Amino acid sequence: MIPATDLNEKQTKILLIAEKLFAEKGFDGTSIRNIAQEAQINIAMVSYYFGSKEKMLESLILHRIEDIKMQVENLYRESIAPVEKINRFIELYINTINKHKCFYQILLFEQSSQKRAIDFKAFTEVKKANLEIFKKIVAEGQELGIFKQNININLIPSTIIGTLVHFRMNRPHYEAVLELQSEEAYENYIKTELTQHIKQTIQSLLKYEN
Amino acid sequence: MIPATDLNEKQTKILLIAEKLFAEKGFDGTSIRNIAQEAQINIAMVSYYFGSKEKMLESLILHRIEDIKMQVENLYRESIAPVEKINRFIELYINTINKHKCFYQILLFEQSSQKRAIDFKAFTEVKKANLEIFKKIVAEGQELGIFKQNININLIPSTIIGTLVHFRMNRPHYEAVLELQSEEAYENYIKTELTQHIKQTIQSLLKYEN
Amino acid sequence: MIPATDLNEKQTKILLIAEKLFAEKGFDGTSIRNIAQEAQINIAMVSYYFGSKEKMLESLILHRIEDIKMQVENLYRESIAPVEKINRFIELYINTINKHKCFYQILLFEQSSQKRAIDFKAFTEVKKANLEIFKKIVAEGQELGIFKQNININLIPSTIIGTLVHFRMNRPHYEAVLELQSEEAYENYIKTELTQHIKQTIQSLLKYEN
Amino acid sequence: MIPATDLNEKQTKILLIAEKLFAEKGFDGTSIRNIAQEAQINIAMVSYYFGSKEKMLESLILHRIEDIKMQVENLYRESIAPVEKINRFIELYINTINKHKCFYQILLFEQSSQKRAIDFKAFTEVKKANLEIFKKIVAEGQELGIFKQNININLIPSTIIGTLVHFRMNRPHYEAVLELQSEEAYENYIKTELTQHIKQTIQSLLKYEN
DNA sequence: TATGAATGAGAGTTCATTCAT
DNA sequence: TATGAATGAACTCTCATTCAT
Repeated sequence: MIPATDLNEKQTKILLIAEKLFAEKGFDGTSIRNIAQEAQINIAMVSYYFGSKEKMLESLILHRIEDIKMQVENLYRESIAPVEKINRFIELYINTINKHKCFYQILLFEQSSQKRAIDFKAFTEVKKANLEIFKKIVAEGQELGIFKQNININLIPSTIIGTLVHFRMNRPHYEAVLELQSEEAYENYIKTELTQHIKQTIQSLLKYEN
Repeated sequence: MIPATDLNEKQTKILLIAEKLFAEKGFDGTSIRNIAQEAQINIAMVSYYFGSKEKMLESLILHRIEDIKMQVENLYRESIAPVEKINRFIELYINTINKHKCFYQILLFEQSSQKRAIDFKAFTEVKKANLEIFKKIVAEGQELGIFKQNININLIPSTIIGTLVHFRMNRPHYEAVLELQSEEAYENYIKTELTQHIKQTIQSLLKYEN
Repeated sequence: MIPATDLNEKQTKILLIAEKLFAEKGFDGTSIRNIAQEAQINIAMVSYYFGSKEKMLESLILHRIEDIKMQVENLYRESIAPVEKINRFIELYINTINKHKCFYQILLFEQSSQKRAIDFKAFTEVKKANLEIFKKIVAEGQELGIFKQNININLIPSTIIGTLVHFRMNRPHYEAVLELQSEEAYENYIKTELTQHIKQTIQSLLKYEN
Repeated sequence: MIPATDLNEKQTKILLIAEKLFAEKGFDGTSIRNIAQEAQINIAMVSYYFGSKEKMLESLILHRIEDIKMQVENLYRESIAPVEKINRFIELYINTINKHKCFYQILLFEQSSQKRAIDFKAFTEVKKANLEIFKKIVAEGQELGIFKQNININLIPSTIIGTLVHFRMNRPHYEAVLELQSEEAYENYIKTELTQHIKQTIQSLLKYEN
């Protein structure tokens, strides 16, 4: 069976469609026939390319993680002030999740599902690495006397991501409350107001007021 | 067909088991056979009692919302300081989600699923009502000059809930990072450290430093 | 799943049809659709009644063995001369195989197939028991000085059964050679000439000539 | 399409592997993929070389019959006593079947299968020819007054082959009963004891006792 | 009121074969 | 001559649901 990291054009197309459908209807709610129809391929292609439906999901996960890891690795190198670095970190999180919102939607469900035994080791490592980088940034700020000491740094990423994800998962609610009448308006709100809110929240938590 | 709001003992038992299984394996990942087996009832009972599998889910949602609404309505009446009220509000959110974690897990998925056309109106109203109450509390604090003005109040609940839910959805990650070796330790961490973190975060955002 | 030994009318009908088709086309060569069509039942019935196609085969084997065991057990009790007993034994073998020729055809293949892991323990025990009975009959004859000593008793059943089975497996050949132009003529030849040949062969091997 | 009788090295290799797998798992139980994998060839090769899976089986049968015919034809020429000739005949049968046990296993099933319309004319002719030769040998012995008259000569080959084949098809049973603990011991038993048993059986049937 | 029997539809997967290269 | 890609058909099995009792 073709390894997930070395995908041809058709395979990538299938994964993209599968990603969308899995995000919309869930893994169990999406049939291979759905995917084949939308991707205009033969039903047998999925098994042919990936071995099985479940292995296709694994391929998708591996495929996406490759992409995501790269982005994360470019993070810590820059030499700017801690306050700004935190903001950059938040932006990176938001941008990455925005870019792969379908994938993160799938992940969200599959991670807590007890149905399939999918290996999330690679993803867990990414999360750990990110947390380490974040901790270093905060520690830097604390040493400079800019950031407070009595804060639970471990939980800050969950506040950043959690806020964004919750906003995304409750789109109809927020569209109504915030009177966002198009997808564009909604996505734009995330990039401006929501991002600003998260930054403000985290900075308030971290910084001494002046 | 028996209406969903008037449930006998057996129906409630079925819903409880279904809730657990749906949370664990998703709606599509759980078969009526699974439920019937675990609940030790006949397979035909689900269709007989609720009409269909999908209607059973709707019954479950209605059933839970009844329960949840009541708790929320008791909130605003108390006459305590805004700062303390915010904390009570956070506690209420966390406790409610903790109490019905399976249900909220289902909701999380079904809300963003485009597979089933389930009516979340009742739930949307609860969310709106909660937001209104929350806004009033903050406004009260702002009038008293305790809370800042330039904050996006609409997004604060998403930070509260998002942080908790994200923590729950990434249990293996946090168990590893925080060295929580039992479910009890994990749940306890939520009730103490995580709650404290959320309170601190929201208070930092709202309050002027003194 | 319903245990194989307690079968209702419909299940028995399905097994009978399956037995015929498996004998004609082999287990792998027969589809559940074939069976369902011929038995005029829904395709899902096989899985519903027996759990799976393979378990249906197991049910069939158990079902038949019950029947066959009973016949064998009635054998040794009679008090007749050894020579006659041997003949009765041969007749019993031939009659049993004739009666269940389809089943023995399936068994023949499945026993030597390395594809499915079917438990033939029950059948192996029947074979062992039969061999023991046969050995006792021959020993009786040897003690009476009627039967020879230098014979390999273990192999005599294989000659009895082997001759019959080989005759059955090469029906077109023997039909041509022996000019048997109907199934009736063929079956009749087995009951007369072939039975006689086997009796004569075994008696020649066992008895001292007088 | 390449005719079956003129096979190149690769084709012969494929047939050999197919023969083994068909014997082990049956024709329908063996997929072209199985064969291709074991023979380390492309899946398309089978169709390319033989036209189809079924035609490959026909090629295999033709291929083997060529080989088997030759051995048989060398039989009758020798000028030895009828008693010895019968023994040589039995040995020839046993050796040929031993040598091509996989093939005979396939034949056994395919001959009585009503699934595929395979032409066994060539094989039927071999069987007829063999029977004729055998009849002549017996007739010779009868003329010399060595062999009995009231015997069904037509059925003797079925006793010879049937005994051997039955012994082979019930290998686990006989391994247990005869305490043969290795394949070598089993094969050796066939060459010595079983061969001796068959010879003794047939000679007892044919010869007047002296 | 409650249930075991039964069913049509659709699930994922594997099949032998074809075809462009 | 040989092959990897691709396909339609068929496979077994499970699904939610219905129905007679």
